[in-house]
Amino acid sequence: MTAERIRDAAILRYGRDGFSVGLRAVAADAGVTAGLVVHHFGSKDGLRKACDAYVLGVIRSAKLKATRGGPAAAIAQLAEIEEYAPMALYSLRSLQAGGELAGEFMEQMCADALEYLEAGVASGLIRPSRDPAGRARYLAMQGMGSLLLWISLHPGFREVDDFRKELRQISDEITLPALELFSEGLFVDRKMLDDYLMYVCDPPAGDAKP
Amino acid sequence: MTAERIRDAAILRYGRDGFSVGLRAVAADAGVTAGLVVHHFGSKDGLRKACDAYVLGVIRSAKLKATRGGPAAAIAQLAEIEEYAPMALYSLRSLQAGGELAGEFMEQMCADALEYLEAGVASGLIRPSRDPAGRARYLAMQGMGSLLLWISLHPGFREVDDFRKELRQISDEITLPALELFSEGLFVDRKMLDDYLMYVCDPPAGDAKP
DNA sequence: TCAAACCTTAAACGCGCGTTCAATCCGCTG
DNA sequence: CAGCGGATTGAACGCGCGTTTAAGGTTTGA
Repeated sequence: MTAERIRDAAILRYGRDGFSVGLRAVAADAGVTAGLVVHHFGSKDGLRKACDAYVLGVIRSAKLKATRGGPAAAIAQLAEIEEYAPMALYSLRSLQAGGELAGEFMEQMCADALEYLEAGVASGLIRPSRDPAGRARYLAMQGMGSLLLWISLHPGFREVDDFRKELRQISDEITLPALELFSEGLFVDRKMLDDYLMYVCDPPAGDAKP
Repeated sequence: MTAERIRDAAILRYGRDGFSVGLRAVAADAGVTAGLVVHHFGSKDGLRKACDAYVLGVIRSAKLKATRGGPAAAIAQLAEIEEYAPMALYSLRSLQAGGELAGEFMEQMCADALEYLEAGVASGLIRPSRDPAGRARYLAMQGMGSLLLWISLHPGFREVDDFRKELRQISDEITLPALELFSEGLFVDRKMLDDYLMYVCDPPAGDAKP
């Protein structure tokens, strides 16, 4: 009961201010003292791990689907749901700081992206790739990365509502360039791609396998 | 003389360990005491600002060109030069932490990307965009963002050499997906783009300008 | 009813941080 | 040589951190 209140307060506060906030601030948000937090979670790191585990579980069970617009849209979608918004923010902070959750979270993102892309390929909407997993990973990393960079450059939101506003602004700004790139590509011809494919099949020197 | 040695040591250490390292660690790297650092730079924040200004100046004068592969390649290119590698790392840490340099750095990146893209358009290699600045910004944010995310997920490099290895690995992994996307796009048809263009020209409700 | 098991608090501890300060060293100039 | 000013040191200060500890409440079950 109280432990869950502390955990929720920690998720909210860590999401807003990052993991460098003190235990006492989290404790005050939950209406308790710092000692009690340690009593329930062992240490600050224990609290962090508990938050990680809880958020990961919720996100896993929420089965966030990567819709069109890339993986960034998945976070946006999650943030639209009032209840989940703090966890979306927390996840971003977690990616920013690295650590246990970050890796699993990105793995999940890549897997979801792959799944969605393959569904698109199967239905004839999306072009097949020579390296589907690599492409999914590439798109997931780029999408989440740009989101991460954005919140680094705009650290000014103090409420979860501001976070939603930021996400909508991002969406507005990137939709046209993304649709252009996804629909028409960037290069006029295929020369660079063909040159590269030729290169990797028949490298000019060295380690060709027998 | 000594001040420059402190500044260089700070750039190196901040780049490796992030901005949370103590003044005493930086001072020890430079072979001086913490008091002297404050004497020369006023405060820890003064040291940070001095590093920011110096790195920004160097990067500005180095006129890093965004070659094919996107803005991430610019960092990689910078890191290949032994002398500049610590500053490339420092810039990434700066983006991670936000702040003064981060904003100007990304502005520079976007401007360079725009310049390079327009040159490509002029020479007939790159497709024109309906929103050239938006596209440049989009590509710069995605490229730098994914780099940022990568170093968050792989915080294990302790030497500048490791950083170069990481960059080469990134390059190897993303080259094929990036070339595919840039050459062939992602969608099979243009329906989504056309729908969106139709939508923004003739929105179904509300704020149409006279 | 009594005591064991808990939840919870307030105070204290030790540590490392950024910063301050007096003292010392060193090189220059008159 | 005397003296001055910047460079440099080492010790100290105050602060906030995570953590520990002893004590006080509150529930609970035999």
